[in-house]
Amino acid sequence: MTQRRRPTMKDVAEHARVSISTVSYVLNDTGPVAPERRDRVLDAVRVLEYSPNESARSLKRRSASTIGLVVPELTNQFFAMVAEGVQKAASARDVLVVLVVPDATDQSEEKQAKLLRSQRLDGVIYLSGTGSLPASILELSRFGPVVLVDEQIPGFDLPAVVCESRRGARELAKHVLDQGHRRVAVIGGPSALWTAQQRLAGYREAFAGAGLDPDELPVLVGDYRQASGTRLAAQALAGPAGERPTALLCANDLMAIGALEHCKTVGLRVPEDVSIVGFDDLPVSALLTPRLTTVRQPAHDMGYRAVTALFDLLEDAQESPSPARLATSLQLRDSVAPPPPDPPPVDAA
Amino acid sequence: MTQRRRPTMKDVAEHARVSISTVSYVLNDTGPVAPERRDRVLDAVRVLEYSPNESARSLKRRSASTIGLVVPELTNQFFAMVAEGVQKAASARDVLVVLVVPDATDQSEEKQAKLLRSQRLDGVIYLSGTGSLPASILELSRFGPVVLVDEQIPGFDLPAVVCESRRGARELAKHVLDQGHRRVAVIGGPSALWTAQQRLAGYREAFAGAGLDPDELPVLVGDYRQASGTRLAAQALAGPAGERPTALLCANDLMAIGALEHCKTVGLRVPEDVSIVGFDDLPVSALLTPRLTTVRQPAHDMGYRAVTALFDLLEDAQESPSPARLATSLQLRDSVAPPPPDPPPVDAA
DNA sequence: TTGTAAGCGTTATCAT
DNA sequence: ATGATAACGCTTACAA
Repeated sequence: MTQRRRPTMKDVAEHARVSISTVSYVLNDTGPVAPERRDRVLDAVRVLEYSPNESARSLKRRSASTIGLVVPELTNQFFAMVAEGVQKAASARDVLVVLVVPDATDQSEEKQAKLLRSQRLDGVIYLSGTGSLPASILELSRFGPVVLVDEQIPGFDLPAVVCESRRGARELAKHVLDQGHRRVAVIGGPSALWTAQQRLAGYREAFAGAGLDPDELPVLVGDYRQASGTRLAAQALAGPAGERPTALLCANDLMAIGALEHCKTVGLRVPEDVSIVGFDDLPVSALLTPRLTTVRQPAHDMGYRAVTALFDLLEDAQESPSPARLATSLQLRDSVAPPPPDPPPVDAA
Repeated sequence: MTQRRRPTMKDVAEHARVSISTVSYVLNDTGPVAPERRDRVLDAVRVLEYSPNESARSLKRRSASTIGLVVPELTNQFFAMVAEGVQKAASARDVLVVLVVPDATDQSEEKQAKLLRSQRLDGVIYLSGTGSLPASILELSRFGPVVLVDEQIPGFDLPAVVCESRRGARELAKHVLDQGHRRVAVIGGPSALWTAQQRLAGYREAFAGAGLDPDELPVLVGDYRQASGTRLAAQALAGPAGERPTALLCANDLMAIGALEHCKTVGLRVPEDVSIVGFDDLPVSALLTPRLTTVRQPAHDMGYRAVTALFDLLEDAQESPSPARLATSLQLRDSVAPPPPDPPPVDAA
């Protein structure tokens, strides 16, 4: 723990008995250097354990080799997966990732703004969690690229890496309908969110495709959190067996898990009494009982591709971003079964 | 997306008709400035949308207001929670967090080393996942503080924020023994890991406390991953009902989940046939069936406190770090029950 | 092929 | 109370 002063290029130059610029030439492989002197420099670097001061470099180069990653929370595995993808892609390019997790409680919007503005970041990968664009991000987008992941924000034409949510949702709903379900309810996401809209649209397409009227599909609006899944499942499944839905389309896994929880509490069997599907394919979904039928989103890939797109934008500011619509895949698991036969009607008379 | 040149202090100074130093005085609140001119400066800042170039600041101040966070993976919710805590604490101090997720596949050890060395980081929060200290981190610790979270690395006296793993493990094991279990097996973590050692020690203490011989406690060594839990549970539970363990102490939740999976596969009921406990209290553990009995670790707090400790170290390099042993808490849930009575012996004769 | 020197945008010392 | 000015450590013309 003995704190040492870090050597500078000047130290290296002196040790190697060359000029500072020669050192720079060697380190950046710019400009010709005699092999013998190059070795002297490399030696000095090793001996002194020199490594360049990146602050000085950034200052000179006007680029920080750093990108920002803004995610609403890390404990949501979907975001964690995206974050890993981002970090991998960045690391492959020798770029640092600064992690920002905006906190509703403190004055972090202000802080975040300052941080993003301070030109320590060449660009930002942004996941809102809310569907809206804070002023700070908008401002930033005037100075450098901002790439969205798995969302699109109405009114702002920002580059985005998304996946085929709609198609995935349609296939998932089709699967449910194919099993014979007809009384189906949706537990949707916040209507401001692009993903929520896409998934709902997909469900409705499947309905229409099965010759049903999409407008008869009841939709309860949740907030993508587990608790709202529990609450809305309770609401949706309140009626008697012959009337209540036999299948619940939940717009994400977290809400589906909440719905599962409700069913467990009130003694409804899944999938015998009611089928439940999610969306996201969080790692946990395969561990539950029953295992959740869901749609896998290429979260890691989306993160990775977002970084690719960001650098495309950075490198040639005119070029259009790389293709950015990734495939989803249906994960058929045991939370779906054919609907139970309706119980014989009980005459109240 | 119109790219603008960012204003510098010089621009602000000109706009406000003051000198550059006056601007600096105002912005940093260092040195006296006449109220009227101060306003002019603040105005100019607003009009020009000026924000300081942090690279220049870092260069001058010799500190980057940035810390590094090294975690083995983000999809493990324990690490994700720590990361959130770190980010919160850093944000409260206006410090950036650079995320590093070392990747075994590429030459990332080298990259990571370079990155950490480049004095863009004032210090590092390090979670190894392996129990060992890579050369790059060790080197870094000679230039700036490195704080460990939930581990300690033999041979290196690095500051660490840990929790009472041992106590938690003891209480958990005691609970199992209190239920009447006597044939118990441990599915432990990698023996190089401090946490694995602590937890094992805790189990053994509970054994001794119950008047049993700790040396008779069978220990299978896993790697903290789910698959090893499955594999080792299969191994541990191979014998006939009267001989096999009635309880499995798994050194983390992931392995416990794996064990649960094995039981489901072979038709062993939990907890009727075998009780299973974990360690960590991952969010998912409460969702499983049965809900996993486990020990909660204050992951978020550990992350937060690690940052506190880091800055204590940074601010007065002589002072000892802040207290750093956090409490754990037992989470009693339904994966534990009294052991089944032994079946009557079947005579082979 | 090598070195000199002028910045990059700040901060902080020192005159004024 | 204010303003020149010299660093901070690096890159990069330009000169030699």
